[in-house]
Amino acid sequence: MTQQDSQTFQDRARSAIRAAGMRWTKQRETLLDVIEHAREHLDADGLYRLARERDPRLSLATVYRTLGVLKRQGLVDELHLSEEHHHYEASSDDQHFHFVCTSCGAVTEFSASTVDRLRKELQREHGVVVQSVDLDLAGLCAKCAAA
Amino acid sequence: MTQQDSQTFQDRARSAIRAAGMRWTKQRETLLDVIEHAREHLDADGLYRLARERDPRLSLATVYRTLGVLKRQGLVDELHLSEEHHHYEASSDDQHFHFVCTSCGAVTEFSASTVDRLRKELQREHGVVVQSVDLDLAGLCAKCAAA
DNA sequence: TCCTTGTTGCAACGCAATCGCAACTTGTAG
DNA sequence: CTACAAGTTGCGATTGCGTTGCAACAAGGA
Repeated sequence: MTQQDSQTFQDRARSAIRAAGMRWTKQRETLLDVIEHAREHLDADGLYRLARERDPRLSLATVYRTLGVLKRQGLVDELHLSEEHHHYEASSDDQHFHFVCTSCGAVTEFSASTVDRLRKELQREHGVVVQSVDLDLAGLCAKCAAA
Repeated sequence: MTQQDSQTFQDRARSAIRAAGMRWTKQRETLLDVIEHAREHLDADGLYRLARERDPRLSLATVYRTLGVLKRQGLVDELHLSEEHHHYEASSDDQHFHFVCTSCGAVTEFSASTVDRLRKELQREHGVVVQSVDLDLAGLCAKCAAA
């Protein structure tokens, strides 16, 4: 399952990158793999450190440049979980948004039917064309709220 | 009307600041006034430049320090209209969110009944306590979409 | 294998925001 | 009205995320 998704994600990325006349490099492969298998939403530095475990010469500049490419290709989404810096995740088909617990820091994902409703509402009632929605929540997660 | 609101806003700010054991200074008064009467959402530098027209010695550090205080007191809201830096507005009672046109840069405000619904939904169905909602939209405004 | 051209690593840089500290104000107590 | 303790300011230096110029390098088509 993971193996299968992995194949698919790497393929998707490779195709998109090659289709844009860019090259499929060792570094990009490494970074893609780290992003995909990360079990939390990494920031650039976390990604950098994990990638360096496999390729110690890989530079932080390359991390940022690669993230830029992947963002533009729609392969990763940039999250605003903290004020200080960005986090990233492999983009998926189902829209969702993030909830950060102010007490324990846990990140919960919620599906975004509400956001879709909002988008259509604005489009219909105000004539605007919504291109991107950025919804970030913070508060107490269920566990911390109960304690 | 503007005069009356002005009085109220300044009063509110002064009280809040004094209540926290802080001092009501010339600089804070200037900045509050600029924020209140700004007709667009200023960034720190814009605020700095406008404030300097009245008090040329006022420093950028003071702008940031004051914004920090006002944020903590809930007197101004920090907006994420651009990736590069923050914008600020005097906080108001009615919740609303911002829509930035990617073509002309115009900022439109929409009221946020949807957001309130979402908040309650999450609270009820997932047991989380929502403390802050940050909803930012981008796309084509009605004018640009029609063109 | 060669060659063109995109990519990388490195170090320097850009820029929003923050901080340390001495000089200065505020506001209250006397 | 005055003195004084404590909060605030301006300034310059600094932090930290992210970007960029450039020479060396590597991908991949011919």
